[in-house]
Amino acid sequence: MQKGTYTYDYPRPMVATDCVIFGFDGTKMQVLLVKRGEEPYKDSWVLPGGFLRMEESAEESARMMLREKTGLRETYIEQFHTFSAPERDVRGRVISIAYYALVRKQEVRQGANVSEVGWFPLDGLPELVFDHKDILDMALAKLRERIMFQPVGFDLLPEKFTMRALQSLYEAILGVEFDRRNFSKKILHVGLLTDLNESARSTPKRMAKLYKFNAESYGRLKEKGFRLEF
Amino acid sequence: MQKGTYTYDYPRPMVATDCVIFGFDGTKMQVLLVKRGEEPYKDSWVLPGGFLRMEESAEESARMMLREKTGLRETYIEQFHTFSAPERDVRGRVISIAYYALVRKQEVRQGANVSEVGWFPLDGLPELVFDHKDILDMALAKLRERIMFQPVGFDLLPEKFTMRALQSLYEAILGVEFDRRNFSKKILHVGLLTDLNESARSTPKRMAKLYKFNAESYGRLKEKGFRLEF
DNA sequence: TCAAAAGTGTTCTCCCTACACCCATGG
DNA sequence: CCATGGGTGTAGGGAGAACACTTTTGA
Repeated sequence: MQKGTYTYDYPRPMVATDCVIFGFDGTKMQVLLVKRGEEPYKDSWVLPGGFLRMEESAEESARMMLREKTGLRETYIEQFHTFSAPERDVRGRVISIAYYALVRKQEVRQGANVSEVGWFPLDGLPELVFDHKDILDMALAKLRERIMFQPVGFDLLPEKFTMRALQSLYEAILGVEFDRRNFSKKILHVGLLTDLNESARSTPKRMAKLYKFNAESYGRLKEKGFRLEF
Repeated sequence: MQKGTYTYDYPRPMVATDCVIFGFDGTKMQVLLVKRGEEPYKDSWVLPGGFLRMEESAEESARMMLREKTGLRETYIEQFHTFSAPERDVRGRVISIAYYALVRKQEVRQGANVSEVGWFPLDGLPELVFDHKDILDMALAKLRERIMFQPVGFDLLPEKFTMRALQSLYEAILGVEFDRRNFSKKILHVGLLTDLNESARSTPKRMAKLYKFNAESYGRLKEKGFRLEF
């Protein structure tokens, strides 16, 4: 593209997409951030994002960006809000369409042309510039809203996992604790999981049963909703 | 503003806001539409909307527009999605930040510079141009999602209303039917309503008790969520 | 006096809740 | 053999679901 060649009758804002990429390490929720390579705010951590190109939709833009940073295709992403305060970006009027993504951390490999990316736990975030802290906070709020009534985990956990891992995920997102026995009973009762009749050692102690999600009932519960009380 | 004076280094899309305004007439959910006054699609019905100005946020833009069409301030509005498919608008690349609003129909008065607006029931919509049918459908889906876990009605019903009116509202949004006795029991049990110890005739038959929302518990249930089973 | 809508209570069942003991494993 | 975490069952209470008769009122 050439510079200085786009002229319009009325002023137009820039439009960008930003993406809050959540991962789970077995204990805590983490977020992927990138270090800015240029001014303004060079070397500060920000959410991965970029300007929208004229021939792509916002979702395509977000997916593209996600692939660059994580090497992943086919990720679960969800648009959750568009940020449009006039002064939110020092570079001028920039509107940002924000997505959150849920990824399996262990499948992430660093993309090609990526300078510096890092995973940060929610309680150990670096300072974020622009309004990215607000964006992240809203992403988390939306994720919490979602997890209360829809199953979550399919996109964050490996294919096979223990009941404890699923419980830890719920606890990490919601910041509450469940009774082990009741959690397991509820999850098994709604038929969300398939027992694989295998075991694995996730802690250095006794082996634990492995489960996988039952795609059919996962989808059904996502439609219909179910509530995990607490 | 002057024409033809805005030049940028890179191409930029236009950004608009569109608003799905829901009202309730006691029986059915209705949507406010406006008739286009200019080409393209002159005289077709569309969702009220307009281009974003450089000095206002999307929410300010949506509220402004809402006031023009309905005369209402302080309306409940909620951003639910941003539509960005490259070909969604024949006029060029237009991105639309969409809101839905819940209003009390009886408080709506026609705004000043409004050509033609109309309320349409969901099952009697005219043909909508652009992708406005998709926008409306998603608004309804989001509203349904919300009503299942949060109280709704404060913004749609008059201050005083009968239990039947609230039930009809729920039934209209969700498209299901509830048992009168169980619905009433559940609603009263969660403490959503205050009994006004007044009666009124909403049908030509026996008078019915009037209630109003209990703001305190309405707010609490909105935070915490509650589920109306069906 | 009849038709239409409002008001109200009980029973049954199921699920959520709280809670404690035994088993497998590695150190 | 001990510490850690995994696996499982039960008893009680509360809430949802199903269900029918009486009252008020206008026509």
